[in-house]
Amino acid sequence: MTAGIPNSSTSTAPDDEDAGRLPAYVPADIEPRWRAAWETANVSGSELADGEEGTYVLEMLPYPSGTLHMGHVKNYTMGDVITHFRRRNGATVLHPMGYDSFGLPAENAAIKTGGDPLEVTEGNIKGIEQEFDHMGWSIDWTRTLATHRPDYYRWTQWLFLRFFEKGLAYRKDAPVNWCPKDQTVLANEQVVDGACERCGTIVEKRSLNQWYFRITDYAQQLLDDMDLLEQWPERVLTMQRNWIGRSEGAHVSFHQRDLDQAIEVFTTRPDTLHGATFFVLAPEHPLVGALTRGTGNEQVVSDYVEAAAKLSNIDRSNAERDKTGVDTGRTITNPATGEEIPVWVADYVLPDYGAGALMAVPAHDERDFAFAKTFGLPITRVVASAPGAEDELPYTSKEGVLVDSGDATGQSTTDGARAIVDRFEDAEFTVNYRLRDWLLSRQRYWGTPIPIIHCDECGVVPVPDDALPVLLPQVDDYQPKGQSPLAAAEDWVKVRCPSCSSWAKRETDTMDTFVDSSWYFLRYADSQNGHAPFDREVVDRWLPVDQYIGGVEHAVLHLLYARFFTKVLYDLEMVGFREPFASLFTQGMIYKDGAKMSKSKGNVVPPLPTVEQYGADALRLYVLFLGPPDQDAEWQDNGIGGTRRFLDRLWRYVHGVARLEAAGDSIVGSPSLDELRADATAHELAAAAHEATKKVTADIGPRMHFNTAIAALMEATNTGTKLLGSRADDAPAIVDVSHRYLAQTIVGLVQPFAPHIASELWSVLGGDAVWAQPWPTFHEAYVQRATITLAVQVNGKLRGQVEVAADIDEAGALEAARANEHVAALLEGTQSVKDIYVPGRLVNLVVRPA
RNA sequence: GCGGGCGUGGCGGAAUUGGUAGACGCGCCGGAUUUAGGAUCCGGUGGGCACUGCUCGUGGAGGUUCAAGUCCUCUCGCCCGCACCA
Repeated sequence: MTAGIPNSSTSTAPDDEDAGRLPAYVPADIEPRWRAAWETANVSGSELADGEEGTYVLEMLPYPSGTLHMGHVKNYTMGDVITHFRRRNGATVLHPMGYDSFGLPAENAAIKTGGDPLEVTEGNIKGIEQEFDHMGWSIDWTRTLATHRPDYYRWTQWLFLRFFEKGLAYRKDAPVNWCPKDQTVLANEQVVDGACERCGTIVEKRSLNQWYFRITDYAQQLLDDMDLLEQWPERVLTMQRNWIGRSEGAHVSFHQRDLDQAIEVFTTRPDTLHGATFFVLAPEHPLVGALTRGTGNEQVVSDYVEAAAKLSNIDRSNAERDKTGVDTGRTITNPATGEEIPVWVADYVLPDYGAGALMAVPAHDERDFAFAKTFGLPITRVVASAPGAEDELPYTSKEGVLVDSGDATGQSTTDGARAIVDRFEDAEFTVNYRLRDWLLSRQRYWGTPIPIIHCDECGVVPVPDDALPVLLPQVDDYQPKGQSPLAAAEDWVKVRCPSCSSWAKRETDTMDTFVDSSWYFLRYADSQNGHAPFDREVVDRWLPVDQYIGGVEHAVLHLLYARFFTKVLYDLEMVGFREPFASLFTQGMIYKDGAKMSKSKGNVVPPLPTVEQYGADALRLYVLFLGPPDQDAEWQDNGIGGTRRFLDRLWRYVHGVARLEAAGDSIVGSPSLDELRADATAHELAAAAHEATKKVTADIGPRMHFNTAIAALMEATNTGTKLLGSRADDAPAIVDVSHRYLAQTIVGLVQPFAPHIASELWSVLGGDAVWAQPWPTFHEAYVQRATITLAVQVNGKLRGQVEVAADIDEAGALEAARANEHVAALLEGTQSVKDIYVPGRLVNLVVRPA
């Protein structure tokens, strides 16, 4: 025995020691013992040899609110299986874990209990560490991080300053999403169905001066580099593509006489310019006031603008709603026709898409059509499916020819668009994106302080690198009140300007927590670095992440932000790769009683009590056995009993095998094929071992179908148990050797899923350190039997089975099939049409009545 | 409306390439053990029937093929994402 590996006999209760009785499987006895052994053996260490490229397996880090739930258990167990599997196939694997520990839940919990967010967070982390400990996941804890600790957020601030220097972090006045409950602004990505992603409150619009990341600069790269993401689920790529919302079209400037000013619109249909019969501004458009002045419509328009501002996002974006709007009393010149067309203000025009204004072509756009009908505005057809066709309006198809469109008349819509854009100086083709810049500032306490100083003389001044971290100050009141609680820390706010040394004020907003989690995967690779967030050389050896696993709910949040950060860091030459996650797996959720597990529904199954009752190994197996890992699954209380019974059966089988004297008392090599061919039972056992190896290897590796891998292990255990039960007292030695071989193969294969029991049973079989054993290899020769069973079909229907020699030829197989009594009877009085022979599988005799 | 995905026993799900549909587990039924219950172990378990066998059967309707859960056409239902995006 090597140091640190406990003796398995300690699990044997005294009254089990008499001969003939097996020690009982008591997970609580063996599991802590083996976890201690792994720690001593440094199983989870991840040190690279000189010149070695590492393998990086990563799961999305938890938010430390309360305890872990079954979704985490599934997520981290999947990552753990892959970690062990790759490790045993020779890779050095980085498998780290940390805490995404800034954010609203801890802060709100602290406000509720009158506590301190820091204490609440650190307390939660302590509790979760307990849970991590009990699950036996192989995690390199020497690399752990928590985003709320200064040794981490110092570098979040440092990275912010690099973005600031590049003009990628900036401040602007803009309409923003405001959550009235959490009293803070939100990013577009954090508004779901018009409501705050965190608390579900309907968000309001406010015009505020806020900090943004210029993610829109990277819109096209974020789309283009999806080519590198072959190992990502199509669903996630589609969601990101929709979110970025690229559309090709043209900018066209319309001239307004009274203001003598051009107003720009974006259109995807420049070919329909001649059909623009009116013009619409968003209520928030900056020219609304100036344009209306002196028309007599001032009051009506300003009332409308005010009403629009009060509408919730949900009401505003409801397409079913009747169109509303008001006439400004002004006109604008259609550059194609030279006609003066009326300018309206309407809330179906969104302020933050395109130019916040549009040319309305009611004949060929449903929304413009509805608006024209409501307000009696003219409708002019400029596209027809064929020359002269009187299509029903609105005719919105892009297929067709232009009519009544000046020189472009008769051209296809595509050619016409080009001709029209070419003709007018004030029109040019352009690409527009739906993606907006990422609003990163928050008016809340529990977040990374933005390292900026506001000076009356110098303006916005970055905190110098050597003054980082800007520590989060202590405050007495965390209550959100529309401005950051940090503003109350007057001593902290008041600071000398780094540039001119006069008194200045610190920025009091904090960063969105998604900033923290946009680079954590880089820090793990170089977590102890004290002079930089990470070293490029080190990071390039581990990243991109080989396998990332997490929930699909982050498709347009974390996963988009992390891609953006990586691209910026690539451009800053801080990393040598453009995509952070080479392969992404999105796991399904675990439901119970048809609903998501939640405290309010009372259907939560907490991990720790389940471990106490069934053992960590049974729970690990069960969450993966539930179904394909990318699908949602229903937790069934009885189900985990099934995986526990499997472990009990495996335990009995391995202990039974360990007592077979003829099998020896240590790990054996593969029995020779010659020996196996002499004994059918021995051959069955060795074949079962190899079949399981083939299935489990393929299921963990390329397919990630852990449920069927576990099923294969159950099957192999059932085969072994059955053959051990029917073993004759005078069985030849090769049978016992084969039992030992099957037992050690199953234990070796089950190790990534159930590492505790595997460690124990491996030592019962006389081996050391199952976690360090090479992964079993599959050999086809072992599963090939002397005889095989062929299915016999007559006219495609199964009519019998025949046992034939494995190396039989087609003629022999057909003969054997016809010789089958039942088949022969069916063939009587028929004439052969065709014989089909699929080697190793079946014979199909196609006949017709004679 | 646009995009992505899914429909197989009482339930969760299997079936890498078209080749014996229902692996594995839950549940259920029977047996052993037990004073009993529970637990455990062993066996059975898609439906129907004139039950050594036949027949129906992968949401539905067609088609291709010797052979279809798998390929093609149409269709029904469910889930998820985006959506007044010009």
